[in-house]
Amino acid sequence: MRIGELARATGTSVETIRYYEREGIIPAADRADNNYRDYSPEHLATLTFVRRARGLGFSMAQVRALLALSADADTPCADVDRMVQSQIEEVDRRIGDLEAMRAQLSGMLAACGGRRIGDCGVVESLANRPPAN
Amino acid sequence: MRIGELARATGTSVETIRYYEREGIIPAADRADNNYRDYSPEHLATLTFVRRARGLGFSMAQVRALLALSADADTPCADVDRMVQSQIEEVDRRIGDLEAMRAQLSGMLAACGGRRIGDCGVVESLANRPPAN
DNA sequence: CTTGACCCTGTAGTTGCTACAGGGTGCATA
DNA sequence: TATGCACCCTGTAGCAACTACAGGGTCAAG
Repeated sequence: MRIGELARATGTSVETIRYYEREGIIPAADRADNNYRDYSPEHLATLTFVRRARGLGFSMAQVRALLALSADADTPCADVDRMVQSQIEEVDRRIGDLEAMRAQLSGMLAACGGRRIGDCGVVESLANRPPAN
Repeated sequence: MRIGELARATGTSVETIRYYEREGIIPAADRADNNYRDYSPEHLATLTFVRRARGLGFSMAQVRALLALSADADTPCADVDRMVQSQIEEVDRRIGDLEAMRAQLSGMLAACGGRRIGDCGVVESLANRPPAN
């Protein structure tokens, strides 16, 4: 299949696919006579894997590691589980950060009591309040 | 005050402060005879504002807008409230995305049933499962 | 024979910093 | 007096993970 088809099949842009190839995260495609890239079902599977892992928040480096682990059926599950577990922790951390931000932002709206910012706490809450902890 | 003091006072790195000045998000400091930057309390207030807004997830462009609004005491509160409200929505969107990721990741761990990935669903769940919706 | 949808390479831009390299300043101590 | 040290300066390059061209080739349909 050609790069455009692969792009549509995986919800990836053509330029991102070429970028992944340059980065070596997916293997280089074969080339047809006209120099167009020609992808196999294995490429499709690899790219699907990459996109899903990226969508779960794994970095490119982590995706590389996951691909390496997944290449060998004898890889102990624990190796992958550890990466998944620490990604869950990272996600939880980010959720916590965002919830703290959300609370601060809601507090700003609550501080708004006037018609003009000169009469109202909304801007002061940014300028003067101690860092949220 | 000198740049290092300002940095400590605001929890910002010296290079970030210089970066903000280059970007025009904080006004350029006066210079002492030795060409060292010399900051006023107004600089401190502005930088505090900037850091807090950045910490709430506002982009540099949004921080610029907030600074412009906050410069005039007659700015209607509603103008700022709108930005805060849409930032809350953005944060909620991100929290939702992260929670979906978290659920997928937990599902991967649950799919793990073997000792080697060849016997266990943890990797297949990345390669074959349809996109999470 | 031209239009249009594809494909190619290569390079530069994005966001918000961070990290040098290579140099100057100014005070305290040996 | 020398020298160390913490601090400051400018300028440029790097990071992640793409995204967006510019400038060109390919190929089937009308």
